[in-house]
Amino acid sequence: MIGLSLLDDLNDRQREAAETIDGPVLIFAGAGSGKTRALTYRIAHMVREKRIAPEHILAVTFTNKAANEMKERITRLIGDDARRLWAGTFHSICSRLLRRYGEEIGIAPNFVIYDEADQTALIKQAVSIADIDSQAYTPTRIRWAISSGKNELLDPQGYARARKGPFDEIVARVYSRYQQALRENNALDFDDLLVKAVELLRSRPKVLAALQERLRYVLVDEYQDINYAQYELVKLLSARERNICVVGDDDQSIYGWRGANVGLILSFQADNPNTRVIKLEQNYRSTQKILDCAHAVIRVNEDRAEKRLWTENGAGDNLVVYEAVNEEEEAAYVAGVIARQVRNSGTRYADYAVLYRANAMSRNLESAMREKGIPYEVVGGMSFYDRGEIKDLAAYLKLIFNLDDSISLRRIINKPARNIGEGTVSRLTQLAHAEGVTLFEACRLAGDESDLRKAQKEAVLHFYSMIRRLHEDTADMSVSGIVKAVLERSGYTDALRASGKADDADRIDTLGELVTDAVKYEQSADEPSLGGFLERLALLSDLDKAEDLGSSVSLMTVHASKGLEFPIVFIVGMEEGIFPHERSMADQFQLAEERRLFYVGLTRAQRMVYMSHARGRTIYGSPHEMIPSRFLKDLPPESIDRKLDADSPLMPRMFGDEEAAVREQTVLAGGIDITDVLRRARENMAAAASQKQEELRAEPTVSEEPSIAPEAKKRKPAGAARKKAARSPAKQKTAASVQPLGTGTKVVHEDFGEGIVISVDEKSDEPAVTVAFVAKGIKKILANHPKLKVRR
DNA sequence: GGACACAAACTTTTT
DNA sequence: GTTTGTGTCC
Repeated sequence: MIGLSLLDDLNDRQREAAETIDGPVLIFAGAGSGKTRALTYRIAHMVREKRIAPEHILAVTFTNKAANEMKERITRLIGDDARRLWAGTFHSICSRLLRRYGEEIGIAPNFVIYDEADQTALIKQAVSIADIDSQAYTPTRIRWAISSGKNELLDPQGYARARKGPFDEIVARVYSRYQQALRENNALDFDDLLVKAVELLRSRPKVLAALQERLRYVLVDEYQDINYAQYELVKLLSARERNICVVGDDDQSIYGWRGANVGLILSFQADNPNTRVIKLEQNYRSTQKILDCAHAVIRVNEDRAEKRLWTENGAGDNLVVYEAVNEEEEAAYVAGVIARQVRNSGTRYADYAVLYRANAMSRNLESAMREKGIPYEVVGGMSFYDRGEIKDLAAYLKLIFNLDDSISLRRIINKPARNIGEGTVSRLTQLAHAEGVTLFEACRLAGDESDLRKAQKEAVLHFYSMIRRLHEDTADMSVSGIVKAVLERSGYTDALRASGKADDADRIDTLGELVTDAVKYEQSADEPSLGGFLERLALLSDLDKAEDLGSSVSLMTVHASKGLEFPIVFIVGMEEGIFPHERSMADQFQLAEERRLFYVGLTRAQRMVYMSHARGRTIYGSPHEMIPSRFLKDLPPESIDRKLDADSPLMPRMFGDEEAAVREQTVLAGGIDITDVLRRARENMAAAASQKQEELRAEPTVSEEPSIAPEAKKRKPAGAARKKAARSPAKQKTAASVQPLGTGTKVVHEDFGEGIVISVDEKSDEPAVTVAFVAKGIKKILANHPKLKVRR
């Protein structure tokens, strides 16, 4: 029987998760615990063994990518039956629901979905109408506030009641106007998809009953990231059968800022009597040392469900914490390690991911990668779908699909330039208001009665009839045909071609990709339609496209890395104010989320993690001194190697050509390992501090601050140095005594004890070495000093 | 009406 | 370092 062999692939816990089908189930799935495996086998088991029709199963995920992956893997297990499953993101499922039943609550089926830019534009208008000082209340901040309200299913009235304060009062007013404007444009924003779906299910029992009849088994992935609106939706859908299975990991909840509520997974058991709780704690991904570090970090958080990952994988290598001079050197280190390893140890570029806290930090890494000729891919951030030309084309399509969409109309009425400027548009807006018609209709009326100049009238009318005709023609055209027609008839491509700029040639290529995208969509969709394609455009992000990472290093935010795994992971910018982020440091709850974010980053790695922090960093163009992240302190010292670069301020500077050579060497070696030295130095710090003054008085050749001394030397006039050199009795002995003292040599000093050479200054008048002493810290000493011996 | 130049403001994470 | 808005000039 297929079922037996199917579940044989699972461990006991996974199997329990797969076999428990009826009633509420809560699965805590730790990072790398084979969650997707358990889930896909669970669904396969339901269909194959339990003879449950696939259309009775709803699987909700957080990203399109997760949904697609699940579908693919289930298809591999049970074949084409998998196509009959309902699987998708919250947003795509709600969108489908609303296209189908939206009219019940007054939503026309050709609604368009507004993205953030559209929302902001609409809010700007609402603000100007409401006569609010837009300086103090930026549209973006208002958008955030409205969105957070919607996440909690607050309508404008509810918002006004629930949130007090001068800002919220303004928000409530704008919110109300904003909703009205959305209605006028026959548009829904991201959050509305959820809000309206809940409204539909709550107010139309027949619709709800029909859906409950169909969707008898509900499965929700990444449940720790659910917000109240999503929670309510799931609750409604699963209320009849109560076959609700949720999977998540509270330790990986990193979207609280977006309304996600970790409390909802932690209270699932209380909400649903007789919940079966299953914990997947065996990790198949990482080494024990990585898990030790991750656990050491996450255990600091309170209010988490107790669990600890374990693995049968080996201990692995120590994780590395690298201290960089600044962000450029940090990036150079990362690129250097990757280049060296790919060259020497048979890894591929695709084995590496570099994670950072904020998208803006990708820049330095990108240039370091380019410098070393490393192929890389930035995942997320400025997406294909965010590019201006794509959004322009999308605006055309949206307008053609839904002629009421004034935001899209405004965007493209003068793209390419048609001599319809701001003045004309505002007159058209007035006209629309006066006549009580849509902006598009106002364009038609412009010819008759407005006080526009003749040239403008003609331009507007021409625009109107072009859109009108495209709208009428869509009925019997394929989606890709419509896209092509828009590009041609709007004159968009022609304008780009005529400009002759290199950027514009690229834009033409980008638009070509969108045509390809449309063709692919036609081939893959069950019932291709313009509406379906627009939905894809609105709900698909770049992350979902990231399939072909075959041969390049992946650069992405830690957030974007959730759910992914890589053999070797770099986490850069481990500094206070960066990670944890400045704006999360004051609030305990947000700080806990930052910590979880770091946990997510660590647990992406299979074999190795390199963390780095810089002593200095340029932020908004001005330099800042940085303090290492507090999270680094929680890592178990025995699983960490600390490294730094030859050019760190801790090191004396080198002069001449050798500087580059030495730095190259240390970078190639992956930095200088000073773990031992630093640890023991810290242990002996108190003793060292009290004795320091004496030592210095007794030993004049030792400089207290080696990082400064060479600088001072550099500034001396050449004559002084020469004089000193001539006087030096050590000169002839230089070569012989310095040679054995290479970087990394272990030495013993009669007074300072054991140490390790961290750099050699041969270009100086008197050859010197900088030694990190276990007990006394870092000192610069003459290379041929009689008290210094090489240790074996 | 549109293009350009400059100044100012502003920076988290995204379905 | 970037994007966004404002002002000026054609």
